[in-house]
Amino acid sequence: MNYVRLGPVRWGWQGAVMAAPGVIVVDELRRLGVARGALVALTLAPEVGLGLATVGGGWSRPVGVDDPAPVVQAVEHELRPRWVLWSNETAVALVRRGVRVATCWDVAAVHRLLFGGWRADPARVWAHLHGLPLATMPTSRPLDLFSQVEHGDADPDGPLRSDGHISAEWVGGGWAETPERLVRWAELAVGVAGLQQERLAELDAAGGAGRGRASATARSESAAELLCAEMSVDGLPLDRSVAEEIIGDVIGPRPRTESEAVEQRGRRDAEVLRHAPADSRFDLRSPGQVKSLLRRVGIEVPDTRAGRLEAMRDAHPLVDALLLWRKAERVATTYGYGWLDENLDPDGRLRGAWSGSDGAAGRMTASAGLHNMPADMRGAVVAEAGHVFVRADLGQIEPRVLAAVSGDRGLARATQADDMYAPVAEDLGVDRATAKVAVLGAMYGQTTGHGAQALRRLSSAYPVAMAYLDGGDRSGQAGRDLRTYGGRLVRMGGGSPGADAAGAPELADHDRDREARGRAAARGRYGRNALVQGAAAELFKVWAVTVRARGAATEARIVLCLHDELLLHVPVAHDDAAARLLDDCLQESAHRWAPDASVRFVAEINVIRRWSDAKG
DNA sequence: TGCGGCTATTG
DNA sequence: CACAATAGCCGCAG
Repeated sequence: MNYVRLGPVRWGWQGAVMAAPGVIVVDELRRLGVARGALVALTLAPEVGLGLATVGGGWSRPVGVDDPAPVVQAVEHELRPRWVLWSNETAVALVRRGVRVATCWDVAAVHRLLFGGWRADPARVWAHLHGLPLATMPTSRPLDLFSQVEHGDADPDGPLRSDGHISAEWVGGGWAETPERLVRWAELAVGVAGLQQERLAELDAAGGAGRGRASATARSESAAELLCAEMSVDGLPLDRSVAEEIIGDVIGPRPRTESEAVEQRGRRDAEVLRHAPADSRFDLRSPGQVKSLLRRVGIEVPDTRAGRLEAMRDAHPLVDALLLWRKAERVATTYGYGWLDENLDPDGRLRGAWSGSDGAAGRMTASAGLHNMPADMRGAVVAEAGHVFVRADLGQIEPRVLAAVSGDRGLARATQADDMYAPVAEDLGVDRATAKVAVLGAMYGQTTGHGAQALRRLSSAYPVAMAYLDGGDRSGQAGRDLRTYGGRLVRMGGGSPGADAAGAPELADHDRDREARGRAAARGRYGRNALVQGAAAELFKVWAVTVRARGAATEARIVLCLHDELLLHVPVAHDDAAARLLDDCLQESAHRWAPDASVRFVAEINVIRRWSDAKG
């Protein structure tokens, strides 16, 4: 492949083309044949400049710019290419500068799809695509004396070592040192994107269940990274005074000094300890000591989890006090004033880092409590003036996804119902609650308890779906890697839960065997569930990025993604349009994702002022 | 100081 | 108390 370099493009360069650098770059790219959807790699470094590269022939001349944002914006507006980015860090940098692009090719996100795991730095991506040993891959650690002398550089100033790896100096930040290097780094990115596309095409062509969609998944996963960048920058509207009221109700007013904080803590502790023997000194934050404390009042428990203590509420007043204490302690330590100070910005937006996929099945993740905010706190998530939230959540996404990816006709038929557990219950000849537990148990890998016999009925009613799950289970147990419907590699070989961990030497043989079986079973459950959870995440992201694209025109902004739920922040005037948009996009996405159309997906949609107003 | 265990929150 | 995640604190090893 022949890569075009465009640039170097510098900040503050006082040349003749200063007047309209964006126009110059657009003309240049157009001359090179770049049109809508063509790959154009972009690298950015503050204070240094930006590098651009595309696929084709010929060379461009240097262009000078003060600020990269207008250049990218101009190219985006005129040509709308598919921007090749090493990772979503570049997307975040762009969004921070006010530039939102429509599409991209996120090299790191595609790497995670192709090769599994989470780490996707350029050195690793390069090594995988070129079949280079990971053992000799440069680390991101600071250079030591040895790594420099061991491998000579093919080109002393270039990005590649003589052994084919990217040089440690370049991955360690050297790529951003000069405008020339930024361009070279962009060339490398566009080349990597080309290699990734070849791998994806091979997967697409391989056929068979779950192997035909990898290229499409790469594009939706890339767009999801853009969405993540935007959510990270935009934040979630959160009303500070409402939040402080909610916190205050649980732990009292904000302590003004450290000693006040200690005093508050002491009061909370005393409220529990007054039920204990007078001389006792127990640390309630230590599970071991809590167990001892409970023993002192005559309660023996294997662990002190809330569910366990719930059953002991009547045994001693201390239990109730302890459960209350736990609630308050959670607020004080995790979702209290400190959480607000840390994550809620002066503009009333709660900001955390969003990631397009975790390292396992590929669900989105978020920090700052955006994905696990206590239900009580949702009352503080209030739409800003002139805005409302339009919220949608997918109903029963996992069993519906299972029907789609397995191709089970009977289960697909059940998805025609708004509540698919009703027809499933009929098919199995059990009540709805039993049917639901059985289906969830099958997807999570439960083999014991009440669900066990309903499980056998499931196998005869939906043999294709159950065989699909069993296949995932067997692969997991055997340590064989899996691919989801959308083509994501789920690593089962190493690093997954319980993959190795030799049994403790002091255990007897039969205990070790039992542990080994337990670990294998856990891997089986993991593999079984990853197929469903991963495919559900893929569909969800297709939906989310479709809403993102279609909603841009009406200023409908996605402010939260929650596995099966989307929260849009929209101007009041557009609430109906946004509600329609969410459903239209779901139908469109489902059709593109699973063209067979025998599986129905449903969403519950409502327009609300605050998140807690959602029913459900 | 780093890491596994325990606990809680969410889907 | 199945599957996944983030997050805080304790206890222990180094």
